[in-house]
Amino acid sequence: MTLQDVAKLAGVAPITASRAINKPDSVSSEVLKKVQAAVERTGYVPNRMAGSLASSRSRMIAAIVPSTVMSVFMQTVETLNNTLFDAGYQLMLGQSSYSVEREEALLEAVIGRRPDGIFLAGILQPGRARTRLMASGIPVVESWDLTQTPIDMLIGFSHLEIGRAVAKHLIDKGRKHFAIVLAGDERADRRATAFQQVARAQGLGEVFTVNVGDSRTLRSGRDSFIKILQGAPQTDAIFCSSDLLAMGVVTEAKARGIHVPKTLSVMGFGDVPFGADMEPALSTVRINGGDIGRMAAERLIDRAEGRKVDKPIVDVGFSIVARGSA
Amino acid sequence: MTLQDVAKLAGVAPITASRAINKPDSVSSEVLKKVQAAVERTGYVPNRMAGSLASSRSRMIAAIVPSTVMSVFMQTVETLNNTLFDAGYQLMLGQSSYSVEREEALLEAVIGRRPDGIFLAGILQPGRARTRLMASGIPVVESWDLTQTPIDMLIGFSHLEIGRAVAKHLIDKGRKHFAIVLAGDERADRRATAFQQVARAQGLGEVFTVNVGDSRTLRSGRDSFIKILQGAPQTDAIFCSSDLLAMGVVTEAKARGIHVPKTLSVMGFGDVPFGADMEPALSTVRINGGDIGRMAAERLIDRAEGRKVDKPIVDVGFSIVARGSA
DNA sequence: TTGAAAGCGCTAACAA
DNA sequence: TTGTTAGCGCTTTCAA
Repeated sequence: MTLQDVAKLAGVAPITASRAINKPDSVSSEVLKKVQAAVERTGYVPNRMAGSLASSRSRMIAAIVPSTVMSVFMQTVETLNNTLFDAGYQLMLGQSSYSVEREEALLEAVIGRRPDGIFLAGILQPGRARTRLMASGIPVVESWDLTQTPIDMLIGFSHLEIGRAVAKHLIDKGRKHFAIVLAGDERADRRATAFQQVARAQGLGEVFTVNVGDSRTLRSGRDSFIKILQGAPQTDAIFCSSDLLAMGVVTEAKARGIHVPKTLSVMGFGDVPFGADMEPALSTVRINGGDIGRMAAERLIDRAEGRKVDKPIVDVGFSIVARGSA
Repeated sequence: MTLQDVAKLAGVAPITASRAINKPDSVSSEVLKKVQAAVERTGYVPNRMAGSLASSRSRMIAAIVPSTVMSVFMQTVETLNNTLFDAGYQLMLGQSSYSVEREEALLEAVIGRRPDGIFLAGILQPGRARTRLMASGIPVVESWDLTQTPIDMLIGFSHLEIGRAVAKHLIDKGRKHFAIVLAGDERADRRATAFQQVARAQGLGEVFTVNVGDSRTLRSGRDSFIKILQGAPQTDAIFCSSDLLAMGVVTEAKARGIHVPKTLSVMGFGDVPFGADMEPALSTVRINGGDIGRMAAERLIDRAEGRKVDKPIVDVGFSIVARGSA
């Protein structure tokens, strides 16, 4: 079933059938009716690949994220996807598994598909993929971070400021002995460093740090707390690089009869949907992932449709969510 | 930059350049070298859309899931995506938000893209979309359920048997007064019904049921437990339609000083990655989502490449994971 | 408002 | 092993 068949059946030229389907306003109501009838009768589904090739607009947007399971980025991806779909776009999803090589391979494959836009969870470091991407001319949104040198558009926030804000929050609560639990992730490192600087500036001791590497699990959170107990038993506040790690710390503390937050404050990052209803409720840093997804989609669509984007760079900020655990 | 340009630069015909790029073995090493040099020099990235149109193979697979945030299906999607990528395929992801209309719209849009295969989280009910999909001839994998009338291929398991197995497990533990907490989902209903039948067959009383509708949150689990306390205070075992709801029940029980599992057994469904490390560890029904994703990818690829699929229908089963909470 | 002609960039089918 | 020709199914451009 092709447009040809439908056109023949409706007794019009293919291009007229195309117009009836895509821009119904540009066609007489008589023709419109005939074409619609023909479409109905044949069960015709337009071949978007052919359309894309002819118009060089694919109506596809690609998104690349490190992980899709229990990942802080999924709220962003979901909102991105929904906003795109409502505007007639489809989402291609790739996952880099926190690997630079895989990200480059993914990007190479994605560029070949000629998407109308690319969403990146994070910022792309200089390298072959970045060069290629810039050369491709495809609109890009980088996200979840800030940089002076974005490829194109950027919807993010400052990890540095988060580190500072969390440190201040804990100091305000009267805490003095800090520890950090983080996964292998450059952004988490920056939050941790900013946190340490504030602590140091306040004349507090060194921050005891546990790095769990790629093991971003609740179990790692529990194990990390045991290490903290051994290496820095006086610790009274812990900043974790994810809510899951924070849940692990809280779980282990409770299992050992250490009261959260009386004896120990715990802060996470990301605000998982159920953090508010845990016992104790999880204090954390909230990022509005949905906002990021929606703003990215809007900008990518605007670009795809030839419109100028007013605010290509946005700092969406964050909020410290003070709940039971800190 | 098109294949033409590369071919001209290498001093060969376009089709020869195409072969050098796609089937390097079918070309002399001399030509191969020249073409590779030209590709390198121009930074040429093949236009897969044009290739797809010409070959009627898109090397795209579409997946449709109800939700992508905190969803039990994401392990399947992640494995599906990785397996596909390693074979040179890309994933298009659509989310139906548990809405039949949206699912139909999604499917219509997806068919227009001419993917080489479609993965469905669940089974597609009869209707326009199902008819269209069958008419399209696109290979389909339905999943996470069993049916006598699959559209095409099927990788699933029996919700009925799960309901029975959970009931037996709780009865074996000496429990007598059951309640169920479920979200609005036809599959959860079937598990619940099977559960009730076993309870009834054992001469136990009616199963007190709380339906949380679309509110699949930890909070709903907590609230549901309060309702159970009011409506059926003698309850000593609760089967929840998701781990998140089960976590809510456990949280509320603990907050009220009710001991899990001594006084109350709680079972979830799905086996979230951190269930094993919670306190108490969550008893649940484990589905190997990764297996489903991998098997689906393999079958879809086989079909796309014209190979016959040996086992188009697979029951991957499930396991009862007896941990601390039951 | 409608249509004719051309072509998007690639690959299938055939021929040399 | 390499090349010629034709065409995938649609939309752009221009003309009527």
